[in-house]
This record gives sequence, C-alpha cells and structure tokens, in this order.
Amino acid sequence: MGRSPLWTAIRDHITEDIARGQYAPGDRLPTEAQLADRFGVNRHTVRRALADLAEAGMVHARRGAGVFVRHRPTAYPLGRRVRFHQNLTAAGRVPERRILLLETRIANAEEAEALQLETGAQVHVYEGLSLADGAPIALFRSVFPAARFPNMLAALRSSQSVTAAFAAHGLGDYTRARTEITAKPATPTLAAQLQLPAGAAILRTVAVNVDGAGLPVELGRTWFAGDRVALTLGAEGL
Amino acid sequence: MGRSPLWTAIRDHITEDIARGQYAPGDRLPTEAQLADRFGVNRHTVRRALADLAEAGMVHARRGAGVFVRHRPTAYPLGRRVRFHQNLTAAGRVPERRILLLETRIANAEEAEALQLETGAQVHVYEGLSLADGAPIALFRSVFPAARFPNMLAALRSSQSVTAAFAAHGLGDYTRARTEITAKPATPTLAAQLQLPAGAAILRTVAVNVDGAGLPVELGRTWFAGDRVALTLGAEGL
DNA sequence: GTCAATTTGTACGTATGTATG
DNA sequence: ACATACATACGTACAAATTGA
Repeated sequence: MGRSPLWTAIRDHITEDIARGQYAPGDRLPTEAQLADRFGVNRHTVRRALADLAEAGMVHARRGAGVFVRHRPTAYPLGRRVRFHQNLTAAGRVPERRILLLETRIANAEEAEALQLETGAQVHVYEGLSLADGAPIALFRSVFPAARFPNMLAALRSSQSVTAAFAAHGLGDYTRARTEITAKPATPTLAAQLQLPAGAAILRTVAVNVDGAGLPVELGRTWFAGDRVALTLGAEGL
Repeated sequence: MGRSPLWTAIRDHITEDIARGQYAPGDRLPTEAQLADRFGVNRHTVRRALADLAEAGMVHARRGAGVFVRHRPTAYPLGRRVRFHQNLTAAGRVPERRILLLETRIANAEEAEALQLETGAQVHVYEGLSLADGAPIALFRSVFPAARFPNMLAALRSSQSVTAAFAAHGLGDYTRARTEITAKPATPTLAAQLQLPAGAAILRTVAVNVDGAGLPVELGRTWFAGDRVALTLGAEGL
C-alpha cells in the first residue's frame, strides 16, 4: 500500500472525470463492478470511494439503478438585486416561471406591517412557481401595495417580471432591504407543488424590497426546494 | 435480515448508551472486536454503524487508540422554544459556545479545494456547538490550513474565538468570500446533537473566509436547527 | 403484469498495514 | 520491542430495488 489509501486515488479519479465533463450531471456512472474492473481493485474499494463522493454530495446511488452524478444545486445569489433569469441563463439552465395566482385582497397583519400599510389596505398578490430545466425550484408569493401600483396584476400577467411591472409604474430602481431565512419540513401540499417527497426540507426566505426612498414596495416570500437550491452570498453580499 | 439493516440497530443501541450516560463524553467505546462480539455480528457491521456515528460527529476514531465519545450537551430543556435571530455578519457572537473537538488531520477533497491546498495537506479542525438559553442552535465545523496557522488549536482552546486566534497569527483582517445555504432533513445523529426530532429541517451554510490578499483562511460549515434560527440579512449586509 | 437480468446494499470472512500506548 | 486497535483491501454470498423484455 502506498502513501495514501487506494480508494482516495479512485475517488480523485472519478472526481476529475466529473469535473472534465466525462460524466455530466444526471449521468449514470459505470457500475461498481465495471469501475472495480477498470481500476483493478475490489468492488468494496470502489464502494469506499463512492461513499466519500456521496457524502460530499457529488453522486447519489439508487439501489438497482446505479450511481448518478448529482445536479449541482442551482445557485441562487442573494444580493441587493436578484436576477433570477439572468443567473440561471448564465448557468446554462433554462429558467421558467409559472403563474399560479394573481389576485387583490386585504393585507393580513404580517403583510401590512412589512409594507407599512394601515390595516385593511389592499394588496396585490402574485404567486407562482420558478423552474430550472423543468424541475420546480421554488414557490414564491409576492404582495404589493395596491394603492401605489394599481395596474400591477395586468403588468405581471403580460410580463411575468416584477422588475418590468415596477418599471411600468415608474419605479426604475428598487433594492432588497431585509432577508430572513429559515428551514422547515415541507407540508404535504407544498411538497406536491415542488414535486418533492413528503417531509423534504424547505428553505423559506422572507424579503422586503424598498424603493429609493426606503419605502417598502414588495414583501416576497419564497419556499425553495432545499436540495435543489443553494442560496449564495457573494463577497459583495457581505 | 429484518426490515432495516442490522447496522442501524447497532448504531441506535450505541446512541442510546451514550445518551443514557453509559459512555460519557471523552470515554473510549469498547473495541470494534468487543462490540462485534457483544452484538453477535461481524466487525465490519460494527464499523458501518460507527462510521455513521462518526459522520455526524458523535464519536471519533483514532487509529491504534480507540473510538471516543465526543462532548455533548447534557441539559435538555424540553419544549423550550428559543427565539433567536442570528445575523450572519455577527455570526461569531453567540451567547454560549461549547467545544466538541479540536484536532489536526489530513484535509479531505472538499476542504483541500476550498482552502486551495494540495491533497494530503494538514488542517486544524474546530468543531463545536452554539447555544442560546441552553438550547443548541447550531453545530459548526471550521477547518484552517495548519501550515499557515500552526498554533491555531491552542489559541482556540484558550479564547474560543476564531478572530482572536487569527489575530494571534498576525491576521488582523479577514472577510467572507462566499456563503452557500441549503436545507435538508436532519440525520438521526445530527438531530440528536441539536436535540431535534428526527427529520427536522436543517439549515446548512458553507462559508469561506479569506485574508486581505484573497487567500482562503477558513472553511466553515454550520448546521442550524431550522426552526430555532432565522438567518437575517440586513440592507447593510447586501 | 410478470419474470429475469442488472445493480446497489448488507453481511460475513480473512489478511495485512499502521498508529498508539 | 511488543501487544493492541483501527484502517485498508481483498474475497464470497445473498437480499432488495430497479429496469426492460
């Protein structure tokens, strides 16, 4: 036996193959038996290497099916300005947004407080699903003060873009004032909407966007599929 | 073989023994051979159980010496809900901090890549528990390049502060280069350490700190109890 | 829907290497 | 130097889940 264990060399070899694109996300690796044969080691030695890769989240084994390269969790930068479509497109993934609900109703207590509205004020609600490469990434629900943005729903229906809808109301620039992140198991309905197994972990963010004067213009709540998303804070984000 | 694998029963048995105080923090477990004999299984089956416990940080194996129980919190204020808002920028300031492990070892692949070390390089590991009002909030594990910070462990042992330990090595200023946040259900052992029900949601953050020149100095991984913590990002934090 | 082949998971066995005390 | 104890690595066999004919 050399300096370092045999299985580490195998792990590194497979890691490099994945990094080089030899095995792409979603691909199935050769079977354990084939890998053992190729590297000239016992199947258990391969399994030790695969166990390390699985622990690091690079691959995922399915009994009877094979070992698969994981999709890297979709990076979702949390910055002053979130650009969902640009970021996903830059990552080579196909972004999609599906409208689930557009309505106007009375703000509840939490919404009224966050948006600094009086009780009983009306808000527009925009609820939808964000997808990448066809897989649901997040369920979002945004509320806007109806008095200030009277045509919000129509604007959202045509563009699906919050930024564009704000621009249609003369609001060119808005920034994120506060974000709160928690985690909890998915409720059955939420799991179904995100196409996750029941009880899967959910990343919940609550964010408030404000205009240039600091007035709240949007309360956005998002429920991310915990294993499909990695919220990232870049250096500029701290 | 029954419904669930043999090794899980052995893992749970040992977990309960530790919880009951049969094996106290710092104690050495019986040898793998003794455990195999006691449970009437092969030594490898015991090793599979121990590997699971080690991965979650409940025990720690030292070649030639034995398997040791890590320090865990004793008090368990049941049903106590802690309201705790931790700001990421002030992540180093928590009411209480408990050291679970201080050791030096070879960096694994993920750590070596994040810290830009060559494979086989040594790292110092600082693992501990953050608590508020006696309830566990988060488990953290930080690794530092050993070559650059030779006295890290001693500095951490005396101060418990990463900032102070860096300062003792002449590093006055360091910044967060990248933070990644994901969510997933707690493993049984992690749930035990954070005193959560099995399957509870975990907020996992991975952060890299760099010095003024942009060189990585710390890879910090933290597992937050999803329902006891709300990570908040203020406007100044974006 | 069933059956058979494939593939990973579990469990045991044996031997040897390497660090500890 | 020596015994102890974990780490690695080989081997065998069968169970359980998946897949495709």
